Amino acid sequence: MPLRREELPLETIELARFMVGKYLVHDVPDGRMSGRIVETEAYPLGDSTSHAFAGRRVWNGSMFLERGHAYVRLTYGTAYMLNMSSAAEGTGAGILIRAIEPLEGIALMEARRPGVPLRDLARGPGRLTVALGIGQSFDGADLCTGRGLWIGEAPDAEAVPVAATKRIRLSREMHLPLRFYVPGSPYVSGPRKLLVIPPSGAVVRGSSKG
DNA sequence: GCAAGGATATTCT
DNA sequence: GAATATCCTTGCA
Repeated sequence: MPLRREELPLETIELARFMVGKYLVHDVPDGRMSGRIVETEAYPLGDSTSHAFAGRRVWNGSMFLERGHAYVRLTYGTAYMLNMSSAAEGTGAGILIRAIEPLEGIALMEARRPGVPLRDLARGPGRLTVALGIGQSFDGADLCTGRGLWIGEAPDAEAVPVAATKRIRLSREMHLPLRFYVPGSPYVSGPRKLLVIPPSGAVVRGSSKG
């Protein structure tokens, strides 16, 4: 069953938590690929690390669509990332879908990522988009239609435990627990256990001059 | 399993 | 020129 837009929480952080445990489905001519969302991150309004922070631009316009639309962008030159807009039309906010547990169409995903073990097929935002065949053309797509790429209700979604930690790979706003995931799931990228956020961020990547 | 570093394209927070 | 919501390989345990 596709999730209706009215079912999506209006608040970005709530929505990021809500989406953990739900299904992500991609129907293609060759069949159906689906998986359970096991890891998300919230990028609420006013977050200085959000792609929407600098205001509405051509490249981030999809983040300003009504909640439930896809925002796809290439980062680091190699990795597409799938986000979903999370607020009202005109408001720039979204959630990043970081990992899924593959359920249906695993052979189709393996065909796109040959030789990769099941556990790593969609463990990470860039890997997820490769496995599901999601590219720039999906930017702006409505995820509430039940056709093509869409999000679906999961019968046991409420039974899935959800934990929160700081987000991954950010150098600012690290203190905010805006990453949500299923604790213990092997399909989660990064830390899978309940973590205590350190008082001061010790992760500093030095820039070496050459 | 974890840490460290290079690759690679786009943008300018 | 510097930064970026990453991935892969290598080395070690």
